[in-house]
Amino acid sequence: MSSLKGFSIACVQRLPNYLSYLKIKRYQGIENISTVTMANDLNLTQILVKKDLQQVSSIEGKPNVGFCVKRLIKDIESFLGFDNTKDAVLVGAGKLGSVLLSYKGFEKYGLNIVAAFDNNPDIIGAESGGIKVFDIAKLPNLVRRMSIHIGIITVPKQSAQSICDIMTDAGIRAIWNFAPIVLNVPDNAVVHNEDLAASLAVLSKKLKEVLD
Amino acid sequence: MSSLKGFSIACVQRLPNYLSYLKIKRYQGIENISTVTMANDLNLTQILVKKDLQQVSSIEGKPNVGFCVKRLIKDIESFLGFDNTKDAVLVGAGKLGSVLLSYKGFEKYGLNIVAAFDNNPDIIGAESGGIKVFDIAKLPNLVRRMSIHIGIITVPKQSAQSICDIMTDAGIRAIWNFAPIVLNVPDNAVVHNEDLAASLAVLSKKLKEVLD
DNA sequence: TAGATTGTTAATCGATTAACAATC
DNA sequence: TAGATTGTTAATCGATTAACAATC
Repeated sequence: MSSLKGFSIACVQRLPNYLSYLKIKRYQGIENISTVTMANDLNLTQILVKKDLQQVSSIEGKPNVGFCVKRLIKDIESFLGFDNTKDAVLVGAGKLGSVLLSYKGFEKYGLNIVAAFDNNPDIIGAESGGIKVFDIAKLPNLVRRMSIHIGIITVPKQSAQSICDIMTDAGIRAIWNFAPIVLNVPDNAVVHNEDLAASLAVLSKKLKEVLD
Repeated sequence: MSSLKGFSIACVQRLPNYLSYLKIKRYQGIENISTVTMANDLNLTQILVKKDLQQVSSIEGKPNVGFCVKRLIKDIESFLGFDNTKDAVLVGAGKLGSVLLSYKGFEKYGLNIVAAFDNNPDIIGAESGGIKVFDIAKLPNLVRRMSIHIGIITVPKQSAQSICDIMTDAGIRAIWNFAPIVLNVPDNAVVHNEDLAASLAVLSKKLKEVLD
């Protein structure tokens, strides 16, 4: 839970919400928007939105007018790095892996999955979501040759750490982990967990609260 | 981001990690465990683990010994409500929905998906992961009859809010939302978002940082 | 007894909220 | 000009870390 060079993780997590909201507004032809309006529509407090936008906006908002929608979109995209495409590989082309492979929305976030890997001979050689599945043994070579920095892990938890090791050895620096296990990586790499169990815990606790 | 009746959300999110870790230890025949060992294995600080366990443990840890593994497991499960099974329905039996329907791990977290719904005639009547898919029109009746409190939304974002309304009208109090949109619910209901875009934003930002 | 590990209280750090002056 | 909305500074709140006495 460390901070991100002066930027709060909480803020970074809200930015994609702002982004998709602002894109709708842009589509509707709205040129300027106030933090008050945004906060109302997104169920957030106005002060929080104001603070967040202040952090990422390259120009100041105008009193009595708000922020320029188009400009905000560009600023958020560049702040998050969504404007420059990053190649990624995925390991584990099973059910969950296939969903991610066929999800076309990642390019919006600058993520481009170039290849998938598996160790199951039945899957190797096939295509999933238009992306070819290779033998896991071929990962290091491809990752090095294309200098890929991002790896997505959708394998069972038993093999997650060994896949993680293969990835970091091959030069991958950021891992998006869907396996329910704590991964150890070298200091020059980062892990981000997609943790359904943690989510369910929060949901379960919230439900308990609201049922009282 | 409000707190959960005195318990921090951050702590609640860590608890499932502790839980799966402790289950492995139990399987290995380990009876007691110290917060120091746990912290090392889980890449957390010892003080944080100590504080977390203090909040949920029904009995005190023993100096020089640590906590009783079996007892901790029970305490965490009951704290999170994982020990009493809760029925749920899922709407949107497409790709992502099917993954969730065939995932057998939810029962560990006390979640039991009893039925799925969709509006696509091609899917209605079929089974996915052993769970039958019904016409969405049948949701209110079934939810009321079985007093189901949890709804999972895996539909495209365009229809997410209307599905959400149908759910809350039928008496659902907690929604696990996989659609990338902010849902509005009545005061007596809660939403928890599974937000891939937010995750990707954090990953992207972390990667930027580590590449510098 | 000595060492490890706990529980408790205080300090720090980060994120959110509040207050208010500045300005279009 | 008056009102809306911004930017800035201070206050609060929550989560994490530090320090230390208690105890098995």
